[in-house]
Amino acid sequence: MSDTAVARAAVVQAAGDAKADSKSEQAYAFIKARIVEGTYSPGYRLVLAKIAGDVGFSVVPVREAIRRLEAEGLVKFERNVGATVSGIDPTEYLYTMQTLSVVEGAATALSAPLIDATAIARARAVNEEMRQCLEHFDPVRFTALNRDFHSVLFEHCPNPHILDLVHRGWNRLATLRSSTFRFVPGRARESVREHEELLQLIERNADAETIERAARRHRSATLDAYLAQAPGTPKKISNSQEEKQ
Amino acid sequence: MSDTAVARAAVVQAAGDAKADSKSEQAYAFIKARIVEGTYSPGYRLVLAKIAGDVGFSVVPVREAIRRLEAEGLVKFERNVGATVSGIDPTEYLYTMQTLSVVEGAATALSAPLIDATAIARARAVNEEMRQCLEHFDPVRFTALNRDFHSVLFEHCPNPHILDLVHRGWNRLATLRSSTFRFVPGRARESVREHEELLQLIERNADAETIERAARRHRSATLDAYLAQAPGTPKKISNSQEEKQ
DNA sequence: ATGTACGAAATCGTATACGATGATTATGGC
DNA sequence: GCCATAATCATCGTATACGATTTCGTACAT
Repeated sequence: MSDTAVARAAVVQAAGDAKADSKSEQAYAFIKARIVEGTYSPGYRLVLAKIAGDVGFSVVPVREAIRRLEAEGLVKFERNVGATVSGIDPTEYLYTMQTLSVVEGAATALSAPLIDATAIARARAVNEEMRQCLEHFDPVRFTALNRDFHSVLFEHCPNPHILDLVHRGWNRLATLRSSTFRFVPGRARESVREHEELLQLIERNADAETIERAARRHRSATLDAYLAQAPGTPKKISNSQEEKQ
Repeated sequence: MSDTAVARAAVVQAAGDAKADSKSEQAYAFIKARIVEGTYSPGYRLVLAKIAGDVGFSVVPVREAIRRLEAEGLVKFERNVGATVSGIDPTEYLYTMQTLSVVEGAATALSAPLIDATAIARARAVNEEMRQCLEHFDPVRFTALNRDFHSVLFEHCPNPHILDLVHRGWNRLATLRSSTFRFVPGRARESVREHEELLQLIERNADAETIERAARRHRSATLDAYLAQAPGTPKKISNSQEEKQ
């Protein structure tokens, strides 16, 4: 019940942000926010009528919102059955990370020439804070900062299609939250170091291919770390590019 | 009116293919097929009520179908105004080609180790036919064969997410059909040659990075050829990777 | 005790209806 | 004759209602 109140508040706020979005848009933002933030965790059953009641709309806009979320991979929808927040199994994790390594690498390379010194300084500050999170064992904040860091790197990507794909990948990963996938021991520390390397490449105006390779490897290394320590590793398809050279 | 008959027939067929798809699914397949095949050409106004009449359903499933097509970029949807088949302007073309160069390159590289000799032979036959199309000036067939050729190269991609992105890109390009974008003079001939080179790399089990680079360059070269001869070139963002080396 | 069949409840899928919004055309004033 | 403004129309946005499908529980037979 207080759930409902919170829901409405969120909707009102969302509506305020973007003038007069359609209800379907509001429902979309509402549900998506809850999935990404974790209120609706993987496996959560999204019953149309219930959510419709929560947001105060009828089922039609809610249904449309859910279908959109399905297209983005955040929700799994089964005909005549219903929708659930899509968990991510090891295979899905692999697919998502691999895809992200490709599109994020490209986005970062395309962004690089457009990143100014201020942004670099900002990213470096974020990375420094991440390093401190490591020492204070604050994985939640670490994760949030990690997204901030990479946002700086790819947010200037001049190709909106690619940028959109990157955001989708991050959102999908966000549903993991603190699951077993994240935080492979030792990987976080390496990650911070690689961030600094990336920043230096960008500062030096390294060529696009070098930056792309570094950015891609940064991500696929996380995937590889997971695969190395995973118990039932799924079929090996992670022939990550840079491994071979 | 005969239009309606054709429409119904298509729907019936689609329904037969996949048991009992939902109407929304059928509407989706119906509209998508017409866009890709060119019956609904770019700029075509998709009026909900009209299409609903054509397929024999009410507007609700049709609306849902159109929103899905919008998510894939085949349709442009404007709130309270309506939907039109999304043409592709030079900027969109650039975005799409660039994105496709990235994901297709990755898909081809991931597929390569899984392509057997039979498939290679098939692709080579297709490419040979393309060469003949060049001499007989049959651009329509050339385009169709081109998709066939590349399908062989990336269809074994073990990552369904990436594969899906590739298909979306091709579908978007399909809406161009015989527009000014396609068939930059001389490019087709080069294209056939590059196809053969790609096949040889795959036969030789070249490493993933080499194949990815070749596949990506194959596409970005087409983009570059267009940009070189285009009148009002959009903002230059095509720093295609391999250009620099 | 277990498996099967039937029935009830929950939930989705679609149709229809009406209100809201943006485009278009007509009209009046300048 | 042209521009501004108001009325009209086309079209979408959403609510409500009902039918279709699936799932779950229960009873019965083996």
